[in-house]
Amino acid sequence: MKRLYFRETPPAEYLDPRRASAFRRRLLRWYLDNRRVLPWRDTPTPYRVWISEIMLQQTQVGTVLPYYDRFLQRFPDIPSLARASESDVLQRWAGLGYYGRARRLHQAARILWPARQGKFPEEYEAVLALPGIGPYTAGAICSIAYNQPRPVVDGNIRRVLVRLLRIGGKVREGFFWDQMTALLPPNQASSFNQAMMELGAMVCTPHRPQCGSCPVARVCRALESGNPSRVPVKHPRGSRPVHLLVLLLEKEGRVLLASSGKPGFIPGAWGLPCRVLADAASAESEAARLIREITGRAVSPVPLPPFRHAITHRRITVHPFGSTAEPTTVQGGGYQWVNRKRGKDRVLSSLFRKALEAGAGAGA
DNA sequence: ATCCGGAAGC
DNA sequence: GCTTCCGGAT
Repeated sequence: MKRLYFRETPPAEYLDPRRASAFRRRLLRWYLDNRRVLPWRDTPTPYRVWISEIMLQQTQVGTVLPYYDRFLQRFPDIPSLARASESDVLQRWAGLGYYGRARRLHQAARILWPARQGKFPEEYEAVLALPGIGPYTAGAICSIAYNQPRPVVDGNIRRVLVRLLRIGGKVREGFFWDQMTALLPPNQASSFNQAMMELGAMVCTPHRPQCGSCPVARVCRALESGNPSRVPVKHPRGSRPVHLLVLLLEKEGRVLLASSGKPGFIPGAWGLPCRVLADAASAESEAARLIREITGRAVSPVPLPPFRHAITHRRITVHPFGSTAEPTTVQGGGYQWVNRKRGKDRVLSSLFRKALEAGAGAGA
């Protein structure tokens, strides 16, 4: 099998088999003893699980509870949901938010009835194909309602795994799915998946995790070494947008690189001359000022199309500027004229590479 | 005021 | 791969 060549050594991140089975046993024991009583857990029919999972997308259990009961009273099964008008469905959804969920739920019901006599599909691919159902929800329905051995990964589970395995840096999304596949007990997928999510919601919470009462504390790598509430590393998220002025100064087909003066959030030894702006409006005047600082001459900046760039949860709007005339000299050290090809190799930050390309396209 | 989060559409 | 969709918790 070609899969053999995928990894030369077993990846260290996986729990060894003994730890993994201890983890499953303790987690399942805890879940069966401590799980919350929830309406969709009483009689987990596919329809009831489906509605609950759609409502629970981006929404906490406590918020969903009152809506769930009212919704199921009014739409107890797929035919009743399919026969209802969209506005009727939206009325019952009002207040829950993300109204696209309700529309897609309704669309899906209309696909299933009368075509499939209102019977919810059992096959994963068929479930996944329904509107509003992505990989997470399809896995959740198939595992919870049918006990099919399908992994699920949601925000709670990502956090539990990151702490359990003490994942420091970034990992690709597939990593979590691989881990869940490896941990999943084939005959208890329903309980196991719900237990992982329950642990994330009740014990392994984003803030102040209750490690003292965690059933799997003894196998948790984050607890073993340091403070689990520091894992995962928090990144400032909605941090205020940053505007960055970037200069593309050219001379005889070469571009001016700068070795210093970059804002702290841009990696790499070399970049383009740049400056953080207070706001987008000041871009042009700051560009003129910076050109004069570097070249000692008053040369008019030529605005190039701004673009967005995201690094480490910072939203940067880059305002590149060329210039009307080729500068003759540069003042001070830390600058170097480099031809474009070499410049691209030299510049480590993808932000500056993007700016270089933008400049080339615009003929700056 | 900031963090949190699945799916779809681009 | 980035945005948008929303309300609740803190």
